[in-house]
Parts: sequence; structure tokens; C-alpha cells
Amino acid sequence: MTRSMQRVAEAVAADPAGCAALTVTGLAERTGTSEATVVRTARVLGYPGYRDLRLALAGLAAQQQSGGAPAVTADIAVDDPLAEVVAKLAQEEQQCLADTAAGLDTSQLDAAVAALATARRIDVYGIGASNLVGQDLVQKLLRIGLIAHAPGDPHLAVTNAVQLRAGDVAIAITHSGRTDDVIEPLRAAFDRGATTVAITGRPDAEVTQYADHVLTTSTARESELRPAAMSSRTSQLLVVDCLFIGVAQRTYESAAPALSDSYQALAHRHSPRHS
Amino acid sequence: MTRSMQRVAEAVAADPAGCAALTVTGLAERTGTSEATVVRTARVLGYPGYRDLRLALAGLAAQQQSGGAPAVTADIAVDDPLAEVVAKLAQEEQQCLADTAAGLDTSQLDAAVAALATARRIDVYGIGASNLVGQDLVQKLLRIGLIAHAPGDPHLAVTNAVQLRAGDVAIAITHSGRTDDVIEPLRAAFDRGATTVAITGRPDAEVTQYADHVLTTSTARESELRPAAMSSRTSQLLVVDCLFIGVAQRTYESAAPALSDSYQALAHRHSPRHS
DNA sequence: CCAGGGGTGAAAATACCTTTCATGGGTGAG
DNA sequence: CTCACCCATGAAAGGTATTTTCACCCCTGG
Repeated sequence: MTRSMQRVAEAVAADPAGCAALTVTGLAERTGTSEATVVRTARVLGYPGYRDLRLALAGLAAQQQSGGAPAVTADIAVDDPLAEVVAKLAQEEQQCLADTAAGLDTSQLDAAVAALATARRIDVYGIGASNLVGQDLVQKLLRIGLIAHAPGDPHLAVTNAVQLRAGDVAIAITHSGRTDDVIEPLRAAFDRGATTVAITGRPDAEVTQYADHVLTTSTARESELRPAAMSSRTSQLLVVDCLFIGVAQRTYESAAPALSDSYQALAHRHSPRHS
Repeated sequence: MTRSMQRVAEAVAADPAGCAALTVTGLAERTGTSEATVVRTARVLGYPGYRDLRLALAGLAAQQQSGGAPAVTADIAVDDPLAEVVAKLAQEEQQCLADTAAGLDTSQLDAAVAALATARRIDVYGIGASNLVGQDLVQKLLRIGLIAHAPGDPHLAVTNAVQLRAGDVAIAITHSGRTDDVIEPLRAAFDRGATTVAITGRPDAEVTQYADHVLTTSTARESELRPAAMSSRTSQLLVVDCLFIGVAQRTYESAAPALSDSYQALAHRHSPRHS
């Protein structure tokens, strides 16, 4: 991507609707470049030519006009009425899911799933909100007959980790990628030959040094009232769900009966239907 | 509108997306007419020319693809490739969020928020995956200086519940609305005069008998590989987030400094930035 | 300071869209 | 029944948007 191509790309990103109304020549003028550059940019962006980029742009414009605020949702303010809070939150989380899905490396995911499906034992490390995500994963894995733990205590995590060896899997969940309490156990597992997976919003952070496979969660901007934990949690849960379903697919023969068994086991914990 | 113009108009109406991909010549051929007729049709439809009709068509196509396909996402199959699993999952969870936001009763939410903001003590009851949601809420409420607990053990929950009285709040989270282990503590709290809230997918289920305020989560269809727990969890988390933000708004004076305090407290638990 | 490579835009070439115009079929009056 | 007129229609010309080509020049590294 060269400098002038970036200018074009920026202009397009900044105002898709406006650019959709422009011809090559118009867009070239607006960005202070030439028609050739505009066409080249369209190519780089994955379209056969400007014509198609323009069509895509028109689509995008229509979409976000109908969805309205979606992509550009304003931050949640202190004096927003609750109805607006609900709408904005739902909107932001939806965006977060879309971003995560788009940014997830399927080959990494595939590798992680393969390791999980045949693991002797699975450890999931996470602190705070990330620990809840880990527990969610563990609950699901247990239901399909795998052996998994999500120690909430950092000391327990490390003592667990040193029991792992080749054939086991350790998963670290940390948004920042710099949570020592999570990195330490992952490193211990890594050093002992276990397959390690990192679920983080920062694929370049320290935690990935000890991870065989890195799954990237989306890093949505946070606002004062909406701590980062919210969007990172949403993102992490999606990744975790993907892992689970991937494993369930791979081990379908054993997973399916295990799942229905666990349903039945829970049945009598519910009161009979009233109405 | 002449006969051959009608043919063109019909073709466009029948398959906007397909026609958007066609040039004048292509559309003329497909409809067995001439380019001139296509252009004339575009004029009649209110566009300056075919080019503009085509752009509008692209927009329309994108719009109904985004609004349309979502609702009819196919179930995740055992042999879906991972990339497709990711896409479908993200899609379904997005849909789930949208449904929940649309179905949430703001007045009930507002009442629940009001109760929480002034509560002496808050208890959140949930079992299994719902307990994790409860813990998520508790973690957040603690961060803004409220006193909250999410006992994971049903016995603990009941013994906690009998301590509550007027001015306290109890929240029950159960998708089915029929989980005895959750209903029991809520009932105990209800009987002792605490304000009770139910977060459930079944607003007519037993749990709501003991709830002053009912928050409804969406009940997405589940598939074999995708247990109900997934979508109910997504839905519950959105409701819980809304509660939290609502409370944070109401108690902004005290919530804001409490939030920043908790950030600072965590800062030294992270390793310094490397790169 | 020079040589090489690549980014860049002017201009030619092409594809697409628009307009014009001749044709033919249909319709109503004679 | 026939004729004349009108208008729908498509072929082809004309014009505009897009694509390609190519030479220039800037920037980088030696």
C-alpha cells in the first residue's frame, strides 16, 4: 500500500457513501491523485476494478444508513436514557462479534481444536472476567467428556500447570496479554511440552511467546462507563464457543451421547412445567 | 410502461442482487430486450440512467442480504468447516443480541436499576452457566462500590437469601425459569421483603411468581451442536451489562472514582510493555 | 553523486452507458 | 378491409467512465 493509495483508501473509509457517488475522476481529484491510482487502490482492496468497488461502496452506504448509527455508535453517556443504553450496548457487542469473527485466524483455530480434541487434560488460565470465560469453556468441555480445569487462583494455576506434559493443552485467556498471573502458568505448561494456546486481544504481547497457537480477540474501544472487560468478554466467549464447537465436531461420536446424557442428568433439577 | 420495459422491471425486482452485477448489455440480453430499453426503464423508475439504478440496486441487495440472510442462518452442521462455524456462530449471537435488546422491557429494567442503585446488599442466584453470568455482574458491581455476592452453591444461596430484607435486592438468573435451586433462594428473599428480579427466557415460568421485576432474555432456537446455554448466556450477559451501566449512571458520583481506583489497583499486576 | 527500482500520473485504449434514428408492428379511422 | 399514423423497439453511433500503458521522477541505497 503506497502513500497515495492510502490517501484514497482513507477517503473511501471516511465517507463510503460520498465516494460511491463519485466517478474515478472525481475520487482522484478529491484525493489529489490520479485515476490510475484509484483503480490500483480498488485492486488492492480486492475488487476487480473501480466499478466494483463503487458498487460495494453503494451497498455499504445503504447498509449503514438503514442500520443507521451502527458503525458509528456514539459512546454511552451518563445521561442516556436506559432504552438508548440498551440499544447502544447491543449494537456495540454485535459489532464486537463481527470484528472478532472477521479477525479470527481459522488455521490457528483449527490447530487449537485439533490439540484439544486429543488432549489428555486441559487447563484454562484466566483472571477476573477472563476466568469466567475460562470456566464457561471448561463447563462445556466437561459436558462432552473431556477433562478440563480453570483454576481461579494463580497459585493453583501454576501448580496445575507443572503437572502438564506433551499431549496436554493449556489455554491462557488475557485481553491485555500482559497479565503475569496468567502468563506464568502458561509458560510453565509450555516449558513442560504441553500444547499452549493464547486467547488475547494483543497478538504481539508477551503471552504469545509461550503460545503455540494464538487466537486474536477484537479490541473494541472502551468508554468510561463501558469498561474494556465487556467487549473483550464478548469477544473471548465467541472464540471459546468456536473452540468448543470445533472440538464437538471432531469428537462427534463421543460428544453427542455425552451431551444428551448431561441434559438428562439435569432434567430432574427443574420443576415440572406448570402452564 | 411498455411491455418490454415491464420485463426489465420484473427482472430487476425479482433479483436485485443479480441484476446489480450485470451491465446494461447483460441485463438487456437476460430480458431479451435492448440496451436502450433498459436505460429507458431506469429513467421511468426515477433514476438519471442505468448507472445510478445499478448503484441503487447494489445498495438494496446489500441491505436485504444483511437484514435478510441473518434470520435464516442454517444450523451448524457436524461437517461444517471451521470458517463457516465461526461465521454462523457470530451471526447467531448477533441475532440473539438484537432480539434481546428488542424484547427488553425498559420500564422493568429501570425499576431493577433503581432498586440496585440503592440496595444495601445484592445477591445473584444462578447455577451452571447462569452462575458465571451472575459472577460477571457481581464483579462489576463490586467495582463500583456495591456489595454483591453470587453464591455458586445452592445451599449457600438459600442461607444467604434468608439474610435479606427490605432494601436488599435478589436477582435470579435462569433460562428455563424452572431451576429449583435458583427459585428457592429467590423465594426466600421475596418472602423476607427484598426486591427481587428475575432474568429468564420464560416470562411466564415459575420463577416470575417471586419476582418484582422480570427481565426477559431471548429464546433462540438451539441446535444439537449449539446448546441453548450459548445463546441464553449471550442474552443474559447483555441484560446484566445493561443493569450494570444503568446502575453506574445512577450512582455516577461514586461509581466513577471507584472504577478508576480498581483500574489502578490492577495496573501493577501487568508486566511492563515490551516492544 | 549515481544507478536502480518503484510509485505516480498523463494519455491512450477500452468498456460501458447514453443517445439517436430507422424500422416495424399495432391501432384507429376512413 | 385498407391506410396512415404513432409509438415501442433495437441497431448503431456517440459520449463518458473506466482501465491500461508507459514514461517520468522521486526516493533509496550504494
